[in-house]
Amino acid sequence: MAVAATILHADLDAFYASVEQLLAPSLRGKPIAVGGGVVLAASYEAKAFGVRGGMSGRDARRLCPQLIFVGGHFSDYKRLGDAAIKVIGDFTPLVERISIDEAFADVAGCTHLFGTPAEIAATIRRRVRSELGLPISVGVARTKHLAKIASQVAKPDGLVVVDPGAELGFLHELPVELMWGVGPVTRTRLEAIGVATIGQLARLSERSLARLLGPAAGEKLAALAWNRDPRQLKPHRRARSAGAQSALGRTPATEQVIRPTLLHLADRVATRLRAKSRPGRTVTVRVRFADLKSVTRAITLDAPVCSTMILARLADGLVRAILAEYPREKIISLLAISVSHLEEHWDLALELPLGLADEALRPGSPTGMARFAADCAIDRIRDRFGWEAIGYGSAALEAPRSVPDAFRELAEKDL
DNA sequence: TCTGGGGTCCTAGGACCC
DNA sequence: TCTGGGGTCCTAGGACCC
Repeated sequence: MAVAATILHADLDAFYASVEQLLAPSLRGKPIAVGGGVVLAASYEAKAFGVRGGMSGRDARRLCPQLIFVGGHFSDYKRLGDAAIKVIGDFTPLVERISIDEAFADVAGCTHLFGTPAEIAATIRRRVRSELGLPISVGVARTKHLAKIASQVAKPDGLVVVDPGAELGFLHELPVELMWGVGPVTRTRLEAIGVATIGQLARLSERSLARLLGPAAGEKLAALAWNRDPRQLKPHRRARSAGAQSALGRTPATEQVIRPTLLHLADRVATRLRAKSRPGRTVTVRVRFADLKSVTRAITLDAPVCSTMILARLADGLVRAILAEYPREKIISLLAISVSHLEEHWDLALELPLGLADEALRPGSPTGMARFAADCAIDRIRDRFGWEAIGYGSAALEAPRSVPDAFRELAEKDL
């Protein structure tokens, strides 16, 4: 018996830009970009000129002189994104949210209540449009991969259902870059051997695919090209890491730059870890030099950390090691901290041997207990009075960030 | 052509243990 | 002592996704 197509992939169209056009009707039908120095999102009218998310504001304006830049109503993005996902949740609890504006759902268990998957998808689109005022595209298929591709094909503001009997016919006509896992590098490699469509990729032998892309990637793409997608829908997946980074333009690799930046990054990361009681054992830093080449260093500890000061100091040590290895690099363009190997749930108040690792780092420093108390006090003050109410010394003096913190938060995964 | 930030997964090599 | 195999963990880098 053929399995029915019950996987939905729903994706809000040009999300941030659509919200801006919703909030300000005068912007509707016009090319707009959210952001300033960097384009965070572009409306479809702007995309028609070649404007893309991530582009510099200057490049975007060159492509589209009449482009309108808008500030960004970040709390509205959050509110409306949550509301759209909630509409999907009205049909099934089996929802896997991928980002602020995108989710998978499996409606196999609720068709007797709400109709066929195609009808459910149409209802979701109608409700998001009427209740929230936003366009959303939906793909329906038997697998996540195909549902995702279907929603991309459906854009803007459309619905595409792929019936089980029509899968390969649909899939094989499409360009390879629509496949999950085919980015610029893989696309270029495939292009070099004359492969442009998923059908052409499917007809390659596994051997030549493996030679081209490596055994694992080759096997994976071959499976997807024949619509064998092993990925299950996972409603509640927990984050595996948490991090923060800061682009610095071109800046000298000096103490005065590095210390406050790392402290700020450690503060952001550690605060999130503490809020969810998920300290982590592995600390990774990344330094990007002026030529955009980047280097990472990691250390895995016996005990997990989530203290701001401990994290900052560990990161500082790793960054120093990198700079010592590359003495000729005087200019850096980015610093990043990430913590992984996160604990599932850690009783911070009970597990204070965290302080032992601390002592080992710098004998004579305040104890882990004192650190813990200080972090908790700061967390509580911020809960009441806001993030800016208090901070760690020079971190507050850091140069203005290129991207607002509110925007960063939208990209954070729930820990 | 080189823009920013938060993530996931994979790979290869080495250390270490049995 | 040498050789081999299997497994786990860690590090560094890379591709990719939103």
